[in-house]
Amino acid sequence: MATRTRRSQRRTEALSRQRIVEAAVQLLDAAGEGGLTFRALTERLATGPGAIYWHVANKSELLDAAADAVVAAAVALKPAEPPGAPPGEIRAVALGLFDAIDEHPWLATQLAMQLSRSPWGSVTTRIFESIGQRVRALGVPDGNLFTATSALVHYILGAVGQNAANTRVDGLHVDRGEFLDAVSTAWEELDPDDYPFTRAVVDQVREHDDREQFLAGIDFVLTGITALHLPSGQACTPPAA
Amino acid sequence: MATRTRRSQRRTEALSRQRIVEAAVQLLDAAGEGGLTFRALTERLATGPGAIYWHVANKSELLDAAADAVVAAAVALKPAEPPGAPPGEIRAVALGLFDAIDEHPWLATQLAMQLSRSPWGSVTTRIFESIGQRVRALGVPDGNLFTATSALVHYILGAVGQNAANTRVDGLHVDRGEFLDAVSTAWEELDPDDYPFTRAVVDQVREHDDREQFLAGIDFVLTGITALHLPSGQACTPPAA
DNA sequence: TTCCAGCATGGAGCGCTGTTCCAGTACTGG
DNA sequence: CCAGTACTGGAACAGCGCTCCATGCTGGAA
Repeated sequence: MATRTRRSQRRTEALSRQRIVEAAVQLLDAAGEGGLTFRALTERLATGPGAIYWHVANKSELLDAAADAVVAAAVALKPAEPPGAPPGEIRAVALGLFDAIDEHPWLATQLAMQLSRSPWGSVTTRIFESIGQRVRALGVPDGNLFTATSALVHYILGAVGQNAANTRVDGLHVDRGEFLDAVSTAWEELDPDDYPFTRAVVDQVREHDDREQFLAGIDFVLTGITALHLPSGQACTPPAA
Repeated sequence: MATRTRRSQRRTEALSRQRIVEAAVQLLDAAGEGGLTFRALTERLATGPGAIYWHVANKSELLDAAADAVVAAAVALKPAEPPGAPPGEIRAVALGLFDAIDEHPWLATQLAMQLSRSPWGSVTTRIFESIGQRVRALGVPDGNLFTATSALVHYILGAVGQNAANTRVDGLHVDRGEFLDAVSTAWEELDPDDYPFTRAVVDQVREHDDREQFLAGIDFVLTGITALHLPSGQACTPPAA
């Protein structure tokens, strides 16, 4: 459904799926998740709903395409790193996603929703592939590749999903200190009997660095994979069941 | 806003926040995420929108409350296990969530959305606390509790979010074999140049067991935490950067 | 050059949603 | 018994995703 012959010039400037997706991303960036409306889209593209629906099946597909476009750019910006350092590359890919969500806050919710609605959609698969290649380069045996990669991807998606909203609310930048203060304060008012642990670590919330913590989590998973599935790691004892 | 004096009997059966949340959960269970409508809710409760809005601020709060109710039941069903086996308890809590999502498929999307929209809302905090208590019992030093617990929670939320839709689509049960077949087939049609890894592990998709893989991921994180933050684990070398 | 099939467009409008408003009812303290 | 508050539910509103369809535009055949 995409046999497009060359087109010199059309009415104003030929409408295309790509132009629609680009406009969608811009609207999402500008006004947050609620900002993407077919009304707003028609206005921005100076057209009508019918024209858009000719190129895109429905809003869900449009959101998928928007997320896919941003994610594709995020996980692909490897400047041909010298091979041999897969852990570093995995961190780089993950941080690419982390930064993409920082630039496009709506991506967090979108990623999370796509993960649970169509678990093996194009976006997830893209990330899975990018991470998986590096996991294989790590030396993980073939039989464990799927499990190891899945674990990494799950952690990454869970973490980036949360950390996104740490800096923005409804598309507006929020002072990070204020935000963490609010969280800390809320946690300090929790019932000490029900939430002893949360109250105990409340101070660490204010001090922690998102990126550092994100990378620390990746290192946990990588260490686990190394210890449990790499010959050199077999000496380590897994936690007793 | 809840000074409720004793109430003998009202019109039919006093409307209350709890009754509304229960009805919401039932609607979600029965008809999926799209099934929760204020129209449907008013019909089921034989009332009007105004009555519901007196007890609940908006739909978002209602969804939060519904998710919170289900999650609270899921993470709290510890039958006073004998202490001393924190890893097993962590797996139990995580599996509790896993099963809750299997029973209430809408919870996956809801959890994911709440994670990214209000990252430290009541649901997340509840899980964080439940896991955190066990991480502390593991012997992780105080300074690393927040990082370690966050990593675990992020992995768990990422994983359960995805595995939910593995068994159902739009609230209907889907044969697992068929579903995985569809995924495998789709993956086999990917471009070999762009997706060498995904195509290489396509067979493992069909064979893998969700719960096993979920637990394997938890073990990766637990092993990583043990190796990097527990004295006994310091002998292990983390993956080279 | 002329004509036409059909790709592509955009405006009107449908059914549905979350939400608000408010007049009215049930209940309670004085 | 009554005044006042707590609560109810019906009507209505703005906005949403989406469909329908008459119309315009365009590349190829004649």
